[in-house]
This record gives sequence, structure tokens and C-alpha cells, in this order.
Amino acid sequence: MTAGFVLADADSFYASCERVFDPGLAGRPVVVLSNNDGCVVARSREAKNLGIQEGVPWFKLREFARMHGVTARSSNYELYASLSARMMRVMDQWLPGRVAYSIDECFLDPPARDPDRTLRLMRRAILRGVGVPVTVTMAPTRTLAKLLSRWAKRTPDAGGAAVWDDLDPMLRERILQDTPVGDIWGVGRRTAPRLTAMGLTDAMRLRDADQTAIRRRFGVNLARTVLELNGTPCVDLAGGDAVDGRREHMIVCSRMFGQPVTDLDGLRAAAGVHAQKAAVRLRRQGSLTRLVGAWAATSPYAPGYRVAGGWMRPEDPTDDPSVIARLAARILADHCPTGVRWARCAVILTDLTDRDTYRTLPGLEPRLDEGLADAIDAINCRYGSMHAGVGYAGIRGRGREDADTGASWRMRRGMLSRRATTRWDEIAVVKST
DNA sequence: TCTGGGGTCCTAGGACCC
DNA sequence: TCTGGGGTCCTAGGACCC
Repeated sequence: MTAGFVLADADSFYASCERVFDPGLAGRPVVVLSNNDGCVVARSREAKNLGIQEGVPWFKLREFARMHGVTARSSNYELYASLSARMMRVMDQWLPGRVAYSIDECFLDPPARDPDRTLRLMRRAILRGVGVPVTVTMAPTRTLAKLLSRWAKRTPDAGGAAVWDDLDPMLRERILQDTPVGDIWGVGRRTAPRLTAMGLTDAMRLRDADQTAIRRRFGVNLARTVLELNGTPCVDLAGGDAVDGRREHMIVCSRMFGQPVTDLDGLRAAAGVHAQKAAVRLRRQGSLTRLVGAWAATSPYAPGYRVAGGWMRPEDPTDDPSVIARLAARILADHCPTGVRWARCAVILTDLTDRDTYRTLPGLEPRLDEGLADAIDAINCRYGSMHAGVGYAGIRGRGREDADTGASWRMRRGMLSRRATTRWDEIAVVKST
């Protein structure tokens, strides 16, 4: 078998998804906004060419977007998840060993022969079958495959695919040289300036840097990255395959409020909604929690930033939404003073254990009221998420978002596209004349 | 006025034990 | 005068990824 890793990474995934059911967006600048229509999280190639940066707050971009004909969309995760699943299914027909790394990206085993041709055929099948352009690369290590993917996306002549070992050695050196150190997988915004200050400005120089000095000054992770740049695979996928049903060690539900919340009722209501979303995910992966956390925070962009919260242990390990919601509400009530302009709150479930293997001494079994939680699950499974719940979590407003409770702190999503692959009433309509 | 969400691992430091 | 050493567990904070 050929050694190495194949990386398939969709191009501007969220923006590409928006185009699938709105072909009028083809060739035009498109940006997708984060929850609450807060900031830019995805940009089409045309939007990047206009100089729009990732993470720019939407309110600062709005005027510029109007002037340059940029289309903005609220993020439509239901649509993206559905198209992601389709994309993954197509890839499974081409290569074995798929490990999903994120919603738009996965690693696969290399083909037995003729890798360049296979990669290009797979790319074309995804484009035809799903409508999303994908860049497919192959290299001796995951880090090099990522680096090659970055190059291929910026090089139209590559045609969306590249195989490291097939490239001219001179070209490989140039690719390394043209990759700033901060664009290497595993080098973040903290480490990049420190490396640059040492003269390690690009991937070629980092590859040739002193291994032990890097280990000592930056830790084991960056030392591994250096090895990978040299062609020695040693980076594991941290949390890899989370998308394919692995059990998480921690479940976090956190949202900015649409408007600041200053009273305890608002905080408790939001905590209740998050607690129940977290409980759904906990139950879906068959875990129980032994430690529940909750916190609220003010806006980090306003003076006087503060975070308040804490932890509580349930009497017994639990996956009961009403128990979790009660604990979360109590934590916030105990730690968060009223009158503060809280901008966000979160519920965290951790110290998880398997539901199947959890046993205690006879006579000390947890007192779980499974009837209620199961009934809520069943209703939501049949009628859609958050149709039933404890406290505020079952109250729906007039909006169409799952989490829309009609409360003032709900998310803003003013530019949402249709969920054309998962809702009958939002299915795409094709007209012919 | 308005700035995302959800994960993982590593490391350092303190408490505690023998 | 001389004032141990090493292991484990836990937590908080930092860094990274998409």
C-alpha cells in the first residue's frame, strides 16, 4: 500500500453550500456570518479577493458589502451538515479509511495506484454529486497534505488536486518557502510571531530548525510539526472522528444573547435552554455527567469584562435535562449578580461516564426519572428540535430557528437561507419555461 | 447599538502521600 | 553545620484546530 495521507478539504465550504441552491451566487462575493449575525466565518474566493478578512464584525462590513455587491447569509448549520454528510458518502465510494476532521474536511487512505488520477476523479464526483468544490491532496504527512492543500487552492493550474511526491523537488521547496510560518497547521497566532522574531519566517526554515531547541522552547506539539515537515508522520488527530460518533469528553453549549441580559430570570431561562440542548447531546452519545458547569460573561469588547460561574456535582451521574437545568440555573443564581449587562452564557457537562457501564452498589442505584426525559426526546425526534422541554426550552416564538423561544435574548439570524435538504416546506423549487 | 461556537491536549503549580 | 525526594492527582490557564 502507498504510504501517506489524502486530505479532502472543501473550498469555502459554507459559502459553497449557499451557492448549491442559489446558483445566482456563482462567481459573486458571498460571506457567511456566525451565530447572531456577529462576524464573518466564511468567504467565497471573490469575497477574499475584495480583501474581506475572516472574523470581521458584520456591523463594520455592512456598508462596504452593500457598495461592492457582497451577499451575506446567516449560518445555516442544518443545510451545511446535510451537504457534509452527502460529501462524505461520495468519498467513501472512492477511498477507504475516512476520518472526518471537521464538517468540511477529512483524511483518507491513499489509493493503491495512480493517485493523481484517482484524486481528480473523486473531486469531480463530489462536484457533480453534491455541488461543492473540494481540494484533494496527498502527502507523506498530514501537515504536508494541509500545506499542499493551501497551495493548490491558490494555484488554479493545480486543478483542485496535487500529490506531493509527484511534484518537482524545486517546486516543493518553493511551496515550503512561500508558506508563512503562521499558515502552517499547528502554528497558531501566539507562536507565529515568536518564531518570526527568531528568523523562522516560513515553512522551509521551520523544517530546518533545530529540533531540540524547538522542543525546549515551544513544547512537544511544535516539535512534532517540525518532524512532520521533514516527512515523518507523528501528529495524531486530536479529537479526530468526533463527527463520526466518537464519545466526547466534554459537552459545551454556549451562545451570545441577541441583547444583553441583566436579570436573573433571563439568565436562568437561557441556562435552561442550553442545559437541555447539552442533555440531548449527552443522551445521544450514551453518557452521564458527574460535573455540571455554568458561566455568564459580559462583552469582551466593552470595558469591565467579567466572567462569573462555577461547578456543581449532581447527587448521582445523570443525563436528566431537568436535573441539569436546575443545577445550571442555581450556579448562575449563586454567582452572577443582577444589573450586569451579561452578553453570553454557557453550560458545560464534563467528567462524563458511560451509561452502559455505570454501576453502583445494589440499593444505591441512581433515582432517575427516565420517563420524562424519554418523552421529551421522543417528541423532539418526531416534531423537530425544542418542540418540548422543561422551563423555557419548549416555548417557541414566531421565528423559524430551532432555539427560538421568542425571548429577547434569542439569536439574531436575519439572512437565513432555506434548509432545502432537510425540510419539506423549504425544499428548492425549480422552474422551467 | 451591533464582534461565534465547540472541542482537544499540554504544562505548571499546588496538595498530598510515603 | 546540617533542613529529602519522588510520585500522583487535580486544576487552571494557555495554545491549537475548524
